Amino acid sequence: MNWQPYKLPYKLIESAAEIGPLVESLRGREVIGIDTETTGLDPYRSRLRLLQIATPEAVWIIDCFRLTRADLDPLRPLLAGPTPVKIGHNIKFDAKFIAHHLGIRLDGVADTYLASLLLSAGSETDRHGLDRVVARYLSLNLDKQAQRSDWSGELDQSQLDYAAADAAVLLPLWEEMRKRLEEADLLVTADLEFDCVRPLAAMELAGVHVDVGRWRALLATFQQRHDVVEAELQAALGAGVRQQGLFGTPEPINLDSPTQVREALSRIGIELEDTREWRLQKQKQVDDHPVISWLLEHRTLSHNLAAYGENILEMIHPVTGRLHPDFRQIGTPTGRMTCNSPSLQQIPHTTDYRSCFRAPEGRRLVIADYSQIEMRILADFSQDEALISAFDQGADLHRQTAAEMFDLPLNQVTQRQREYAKGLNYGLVYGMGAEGLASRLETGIVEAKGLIERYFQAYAGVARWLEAAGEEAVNVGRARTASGRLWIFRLDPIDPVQQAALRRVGKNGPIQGTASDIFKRAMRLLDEALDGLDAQIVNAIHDELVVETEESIAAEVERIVSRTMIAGAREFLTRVPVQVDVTIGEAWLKGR
DNA sequence: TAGAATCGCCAC
DNA sequence: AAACGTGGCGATTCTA
Repeated sequence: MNWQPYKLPYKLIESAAEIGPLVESLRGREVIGIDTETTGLDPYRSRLRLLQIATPEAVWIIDCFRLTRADLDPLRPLLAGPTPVKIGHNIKFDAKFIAHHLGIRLDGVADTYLASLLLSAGSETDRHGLDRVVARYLSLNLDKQAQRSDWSGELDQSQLDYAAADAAVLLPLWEEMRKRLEEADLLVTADLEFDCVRPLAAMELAGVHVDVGRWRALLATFQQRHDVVEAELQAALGAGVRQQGLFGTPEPINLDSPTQVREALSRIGIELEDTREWRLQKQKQVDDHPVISWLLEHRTLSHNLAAYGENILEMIHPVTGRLHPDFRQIGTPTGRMTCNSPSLQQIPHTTDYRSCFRAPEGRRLVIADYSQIEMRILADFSQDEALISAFDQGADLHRQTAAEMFDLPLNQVTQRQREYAKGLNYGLVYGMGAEGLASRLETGIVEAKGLIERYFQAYAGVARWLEAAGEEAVNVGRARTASGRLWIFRLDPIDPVQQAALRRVGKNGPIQGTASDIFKRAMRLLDEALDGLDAQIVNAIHDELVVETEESIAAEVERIVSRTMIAGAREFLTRVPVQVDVTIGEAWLKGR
């Protein structure tokens, strides 16, 4: 069946006088559909052409080329306020154009794209474009062909029909999806997500500032060192190669090719299964051949130059002079966000790189992260008295853990015992086994098993919770976070390998997912608290927020960030104290 | 020859 | 199948 909502009357608004009747028609409504058509994808370089507003009776199409910003003022409270609820599909996109071109921070939204992601509960195969979602939930066929048409000129009938249809379908779609969310107990999570659209749109629009000169200088030193190391390696690895060419110069090997590197190593008597870092590290312990060290250094340098090099500078926006990454709000089944173009979530955590991300003149960065949030979630979930008490004592979790494990007073814990405890604290939330722990701590498998046993004796509640979570993943095939976010595991519980994986994600999923619930709640609370201040979230990395602010209010912003992040966590964690570490600085560096 | 698959490594 | 979860991304190599 073909959906023909353009049979609904649509009204083209081309003058300020027509805004009044529109506002009148929207008065008292609970939900409206919102869509925009733009001349491109970049809010800074493309224009907002149409703003469509759908009610059950009609679609209003505002031609933004014919109206001024001021003409739209009567719509401001409707778009920026909590009601009516604005339904959109990937409405962050529209929100960015509305913010930049109309100066209105769209809020009070519900998003059928995010809703679709939540209902799919981690499916990697489901697609979430409006046409696919309409097909899935309304069994209707929606024509998206006009989407990429030229929206900058005189509009034809088919374009207006398309614009109207896209907006009109949102109301019946939301009506259906809302029911599904309710049935699946996902309404709380959905609201949590919808509340994050405003902070995310603002964050992407703001972008981050990079010190280009500093970045280039860093790359130059890397390049120089890279060339030195490259020459050393060619000399060392070329030794066994048959001399080629007229002057007997050896053919250089491509050091970026794992195959060629492995063959070259073999020629000088080093046989390896592959050339991954961990294997090279292992080989280094057996035979500290200088080639291995060179190779390890070369890897880091060439990776840095390729992944965090000139390519990142090319992404600096010509209009703003800043980096504007794309965040996918629900990027993983656990609810974590992902980030690309560039991914600001994987900039190396070294001073040289991070110091290139600086606040502009007269401004400061406030950098805040949760301290061991996943361990705290585990403590709260498991209600383990010893782990909760470890957090209640404050201080050093790993030392506390070691003291519990080895039944020692805190001041008698050795460095090695602390390392063991740390390995366990980090590893067990991922469902690590004895083998993994053994190689991580460079001990034997028997010792590792003993350590795990001691750990679970000290934290018996944790052991029970993890066991039950793994068991439930196998038996039920799904898990939920504190907000109710659902992850349906698509793994076969019969297959031993997949069952082991199932147990691991069953343990880790709810913990990682609750951390993202908390983080998103904090983003929303912070966004609200910063309203009216010259301060803006500019980066978000799983448990860390970076806020750029005017220098003179940095201390105030620091307090606000700390307070709201703790408040976000408080909504989901009751028994465990939450700690947030905050720094004010000129660059993206932690600690004062 | 373009796109998929693989290797390898960065983040939390 | 590297041990241990979630991703992005670049270079090489494979394949339809």
